[in-house]
Amino acid sequence: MRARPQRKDGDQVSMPTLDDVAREVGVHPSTVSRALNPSKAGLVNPETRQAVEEAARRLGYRPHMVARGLQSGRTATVGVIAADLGNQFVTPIIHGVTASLELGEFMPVIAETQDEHERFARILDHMLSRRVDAVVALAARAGDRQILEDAARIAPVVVAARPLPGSRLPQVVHDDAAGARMAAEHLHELGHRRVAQLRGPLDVANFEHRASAFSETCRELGIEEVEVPEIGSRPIYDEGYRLMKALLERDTDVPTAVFAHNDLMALGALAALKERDLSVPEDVSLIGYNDLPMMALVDPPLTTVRYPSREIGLAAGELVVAHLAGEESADVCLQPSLVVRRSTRPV
Amino acid sequence: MRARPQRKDGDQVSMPTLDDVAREVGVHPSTVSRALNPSKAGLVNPETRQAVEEAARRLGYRPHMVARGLQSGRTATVGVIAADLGNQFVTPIIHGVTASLELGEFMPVIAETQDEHERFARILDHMLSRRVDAVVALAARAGDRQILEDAARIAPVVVAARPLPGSRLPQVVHDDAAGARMAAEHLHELGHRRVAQLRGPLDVANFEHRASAFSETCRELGIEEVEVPEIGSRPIYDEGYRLMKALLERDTDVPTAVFAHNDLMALGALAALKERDLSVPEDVSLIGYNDLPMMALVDPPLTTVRYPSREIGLAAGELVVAHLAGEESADVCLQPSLVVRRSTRPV
DNA sequence: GTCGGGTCGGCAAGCGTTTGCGAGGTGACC
DNA sequence: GGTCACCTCGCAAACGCTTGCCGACCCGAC
Repeated sequence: MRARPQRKDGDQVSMPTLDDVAREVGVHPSTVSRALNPSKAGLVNPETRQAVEEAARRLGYRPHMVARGLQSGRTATVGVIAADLGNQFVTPIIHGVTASLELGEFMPVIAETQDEHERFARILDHMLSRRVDAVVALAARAGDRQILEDAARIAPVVVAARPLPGSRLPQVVHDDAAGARMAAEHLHELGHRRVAQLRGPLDVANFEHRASAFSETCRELGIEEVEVPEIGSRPIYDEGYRLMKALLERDTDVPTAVFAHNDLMALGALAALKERDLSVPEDVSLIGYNDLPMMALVDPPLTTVRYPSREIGLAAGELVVAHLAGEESADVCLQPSLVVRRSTRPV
Repeated sequence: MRARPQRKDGDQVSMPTLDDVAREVGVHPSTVSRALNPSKAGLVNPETRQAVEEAARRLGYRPHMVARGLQSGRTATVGVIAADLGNQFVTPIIHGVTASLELGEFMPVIAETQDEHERFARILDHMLSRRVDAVVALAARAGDRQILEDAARIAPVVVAARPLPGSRLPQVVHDDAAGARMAAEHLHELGHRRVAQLRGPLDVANFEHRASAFSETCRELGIEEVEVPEIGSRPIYDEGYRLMKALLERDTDVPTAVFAHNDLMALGALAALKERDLSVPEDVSLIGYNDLPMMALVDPPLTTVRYPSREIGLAAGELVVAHLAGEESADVCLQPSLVVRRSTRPV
């Protein structure tokens, strides 16, 4: 008989097991297991069951999920792979995922790729090692497709937020092309005929879609798109600033409107414009993407395409839960909407 | 011999185990275990070791962390309990925790309490069931103390972000009193002599500390503090709006400056002021707390006390890692700093 | 040739559960 | 009174890994 460790104050105490409860009640551990398992509880005499429950409570018994996981092959955890938790764009998605995972009694296990393929692979490996019941990939880039599909043979993988073109993995995404089109049409309606776009990294499908849909719509509507030679290496403030600055330095003939591939880049661009004493929207109209939490409150309030972050997260979580419950489930594609504020106006 | 499942496309395949690798190489599983474990690899012949490594690679072997966890009692996971992932204040903390946990090869397991004690207790239970190696509590309220201390007898608990007064658990916090004092002194220097504060829920220690330190400093400096009868039930935008509105309706004699217990409340207050055609900072100065990501860009740029969120998260993660590595570690208390922008000005 | 010591690797127990199988007991029914 | 069904519960295997212990074998020293 193992001696229970002394309870010196602050000292760790080991938790009671099924055996402990069994000994307490005077039954076999398997009986305790059954008594405590709602779906098996019918197999045990109500009286013993009650005795077991009481003893369990008295001893402070908690099921050992690790042992259960080993036995059952399920850990009730879901891996969530994000690019960068510091990015305001992903946290509402995580929030959504967490919320709907909770309904299935799952807990998210989170890691960040820093947008590096190496790290992505390592994290995926790690998660499979941990035997997560599924993984939600929020950080997929084109180059990650293979490892994701390999992983999907081991555990269900759902791709969310960033689409993975050419893959048959279940996806929860939104219509980037539609959003970019909205942006272009909005600028067209305001009379802009000479515009530019500040592009994010094109191996992230969202930006690729936005870029081509925006260009195409411009062509259709007869808008001149001034070419920005560089592409943002990451969709962040600094890159927006850099690209805008480059554009301003190169070209004395500034476009009347700029479409930034996301809000952070738009904010960076805004700073670059201000530095040049160009004001938004008087001198140039500026439109972003995502509608991050504070965009209504910045100066000027940013016109932007609303990306339904939380909904994407919720849907991704739901899809996982449904799938794990054995239900059929289909891809999800949500629609963006245009939020017109004060950073755009007629020429 | 168990038949390996067919590989129909899209079908799940079970992962190879130590036994599989052992069979492949023709050695005993324990040898494989040793060969693959860096700290035990010296115990096995370099040749067999190489053979094992190669076979493991070929088969795509991944250690089964659940089994290992059952055996070793460590899961390499750390529970992180937040109040609300939708809150801009917590995500940088989580970001920090995640980053420093990574250095110890831990992964965070995250859940949200929604600031409800019931949920807090349930989540804590759940995490102990999962045998997380430690828990980081970001969501502690006064009423959660007992369950946290109980939990701490089972697994190391570190309290971060929200202090837990009267508890001897390791804490990573910041000096709320100092921050509130800075705010009061700043307003005093600007000549304000009649101010108000918009308080957050006082069973969250941060707000309690801010409230009393602010009042005390006002008294010391001879500033009149106009009483706001109500207290925010949650530290959010809506509550800031509500409190400010109540203040404006009750009192025709508006204070010249307002200290909001956090930025979100400040923003709510700002909206209420605008509604009354009162402008900031011309009519009333406004000061917030936390310095959320976008506060430099809102209109007007918000003067606020900078809360070192990411650093708090980093420190909390480091403390956990150190503790789990058996090192001694002390409480951490970081200092706030005042960020003067344009929402405050001389009377 | 024997023996001591060192190296390598097999054996098996054990971590805490779940679960199929079957033993034992009880009651009903013929 | 015997058979059978049913209820309750114990037994033991299994999940995949780690590790203490011990046996086998080899080498050099005496």
